[in-house]
Amino acid sequence: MVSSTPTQDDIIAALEDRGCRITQPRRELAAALTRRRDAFSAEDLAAELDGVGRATVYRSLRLLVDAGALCKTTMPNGSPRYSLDNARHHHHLVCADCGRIDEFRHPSVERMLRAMSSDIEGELVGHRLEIYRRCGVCAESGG
Amino acid sequence: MVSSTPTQDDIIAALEDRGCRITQPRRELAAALTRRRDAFSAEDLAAELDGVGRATVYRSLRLLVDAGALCKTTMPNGSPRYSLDNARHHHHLVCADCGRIDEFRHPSVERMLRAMSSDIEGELVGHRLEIYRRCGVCAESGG
DNA sequence: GCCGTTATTGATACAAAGTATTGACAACGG
DNA sequence: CCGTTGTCAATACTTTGTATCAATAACGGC
Repeated sequence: MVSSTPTQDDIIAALEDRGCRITQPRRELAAALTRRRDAFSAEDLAAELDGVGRATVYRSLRLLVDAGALCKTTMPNGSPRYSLDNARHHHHLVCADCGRIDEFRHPSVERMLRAMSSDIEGELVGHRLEIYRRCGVCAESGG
Repeated sequence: MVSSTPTQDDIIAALEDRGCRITQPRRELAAALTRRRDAFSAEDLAAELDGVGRATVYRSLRLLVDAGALCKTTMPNGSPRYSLDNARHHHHLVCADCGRIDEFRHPSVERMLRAMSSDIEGELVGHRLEIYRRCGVCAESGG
């Protein structure tokens, strides 16, 4: 299995691959990340990592998003959440109630992009797609 | 033609429809909006409307987005832009270079959402889709 | 046309999510 | 093990808003 939840070592490796130094704060951050099974805000993470500076947390998160180890997703209200990146090229299912984020891959997305590209002037350089729903748990428990 | 660029009166009407009072600041804001042919940031608009308080500008923008008279779009770097809403249910083509925003409607988008909905657990409650490209002008002028 | 109710305003403070700066420090490469 | 330089923590600042609140002005009724 190529794409499962990354371990601490995977995250460290992603940083090494980019020529980054492996420092104590980054090790702590990688450990904290792999402990998380859910999506989280940068401030949450910063609060959890007591010895690590706030700016360092933000810098590292950006690094890891760029390196493809983390995803940054937007909640319905616009506030950002980070989550581990388990697989190449996917989009996100965001629960509008509990904020749970699931990765999501569907051929219709790529099909759509292909269909559009022929009708769009200029060169496509990227896209952003978030699907908001009520997840199974919230659909059961909620009203 | 049902869907062309809204006039100042259209914007005022959208506010009236929601039971809002038509105040002097809102009139000025509506006038400024119809003068804009491009996407803009809230701070730009607030700076342009000298007599109108910053909070009032933000409040009114939110109102108009809710009323469907304005669209709020996210640039590749995450910063928000507002633009007039010319037509129901569309998505946005954002130029990654100049920030120009065009409305965009393609059957493949709805087709994609339909295709996905059958494969997704829970109830779909919304989505966010931005397509980033280099627009024709930037493709010509740029490197 | 005036008046009272109440939505709205502007000012200001606060909040969330980051970025820039800077002197100190510590990885890593030789 | 030593020097270079990437990284750190702290802090100030920026952007994009929202909350509070006393003062004001729309609009509806008369």
